[in-house]
Amino acid sequence: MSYRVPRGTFDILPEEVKIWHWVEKQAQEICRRYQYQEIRTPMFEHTELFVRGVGDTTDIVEKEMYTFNDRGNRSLTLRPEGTAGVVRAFVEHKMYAGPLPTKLYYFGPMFRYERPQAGRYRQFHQFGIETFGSQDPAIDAEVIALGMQFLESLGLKGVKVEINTVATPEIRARYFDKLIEYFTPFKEELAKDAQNRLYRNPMRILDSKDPRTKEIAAGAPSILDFLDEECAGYFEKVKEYLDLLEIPYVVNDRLVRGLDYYTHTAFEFVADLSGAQASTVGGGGRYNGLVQEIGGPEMPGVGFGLGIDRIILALKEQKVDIPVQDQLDCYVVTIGDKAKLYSVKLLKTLREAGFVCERDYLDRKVKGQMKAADREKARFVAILGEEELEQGNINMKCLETGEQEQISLDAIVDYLSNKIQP
RNA sequence: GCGACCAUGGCGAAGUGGUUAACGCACCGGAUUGUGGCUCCGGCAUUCGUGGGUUCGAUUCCCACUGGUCGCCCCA
Repeated sequence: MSYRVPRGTFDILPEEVKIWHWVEKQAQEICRRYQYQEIRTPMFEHTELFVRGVGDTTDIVEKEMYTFNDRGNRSLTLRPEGTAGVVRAFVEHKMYAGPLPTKLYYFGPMFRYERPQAGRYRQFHQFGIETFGSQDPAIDAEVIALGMQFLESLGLKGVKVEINTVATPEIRARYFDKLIEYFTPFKEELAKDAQNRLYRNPMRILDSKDPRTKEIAAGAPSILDFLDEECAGYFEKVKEYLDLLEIPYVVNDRLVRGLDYYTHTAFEFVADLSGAQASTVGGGGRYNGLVQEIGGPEMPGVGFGLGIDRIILALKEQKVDIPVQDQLDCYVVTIGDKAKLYSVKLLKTLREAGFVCERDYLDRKVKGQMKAADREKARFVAILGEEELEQGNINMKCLETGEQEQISLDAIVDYLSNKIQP
């Protein structure tokens, strides 16, 4: 075998696609109910958009982007996340001039250059929503509620919301100072990457997995102690709404998101999964400065991104039954050349009438055709031989009961309608 | 970028330094000529990831490479 998919990518084969269709359908339906409208943006954007939007100290920008120059020598990047592109479109098309809040959702592939492992790929898929224009904590809660309802609609069990506030840039700056102050005496004991982060983004040290760093971080000050009245009040309100919505959440003051644009609310959806990495199935938060950063007006926003690949992984691990409809109404079996010829027309008639039907294209004998019909789970087999054809009749056999009756060829649509429509 | 493990037919999976590389599933064909699901029979690897080496001889031993899986970092 000479060609393979590029590392970190995978084909979604027909059987799998059924699951994806179903998941997408749930997303669409939930969004419809919450009045979020789909937006489709390009899979690549100017590199600068992500550098500005996502943040140049983030891992995404520092080491994970698929960046290339096109023939016009423009630097482009395969989108590593969905928000930046949506915000760009929102600004570019001056959607802020329309009715607010603007509520959008997207579904599609994202790209990050990383070593693949369980639940992590170089091309992965996200379903995300973004809403612009509202500072009401109720909409933060709605965003979280939509995500939860989506996950529940899939039948995913044991999903928890972890929530935190990352306050405002000003408060965070003060908090950073305190963190640096706290961590500096331990500097030599911290994990190497934690040391590197100390002055650039000390909050990232908080969720380190290095044992010693963890111990040290356990004693670090909490951002919750630095909140001003407004931030604390906002956070309280969001939690109140979540209580009202009966959404199970835990406050995790160590929760740090990997993107720079968040303000106030930050949250993650965590599934009950064995693979440690992949248990975070999505995350999001509020990003009040982002629209302006991208060149738009001052405009608050909230959203989330959910990892569909991980969700499907979780569905499989939990052995969730996926409702798949792939029934075959009628398989047309023919005997002889004339019948075979006629079957082409018959298939067309049946399909126009709305039935799902199939026939043999491999010159199989009757037995082979019957086997195929059975394998493809046909409900009925229409058996057409030379004699029947001459008399204008056809045999209809129900595979489930084994019963067979001869009817007039002209009556086949009515016959199937009666038997199948339920 | 670092580490661990793995690499046999479409899939799953045994196996041995030496004439024909088990088995299961799937697929194809057959079991009196125009009828499925069960059963039975038959077919289905002439590079056992690639390239080197050790050896009289390697799929089985060694090395490199590639790929996969999982973990670290980080994230969805």
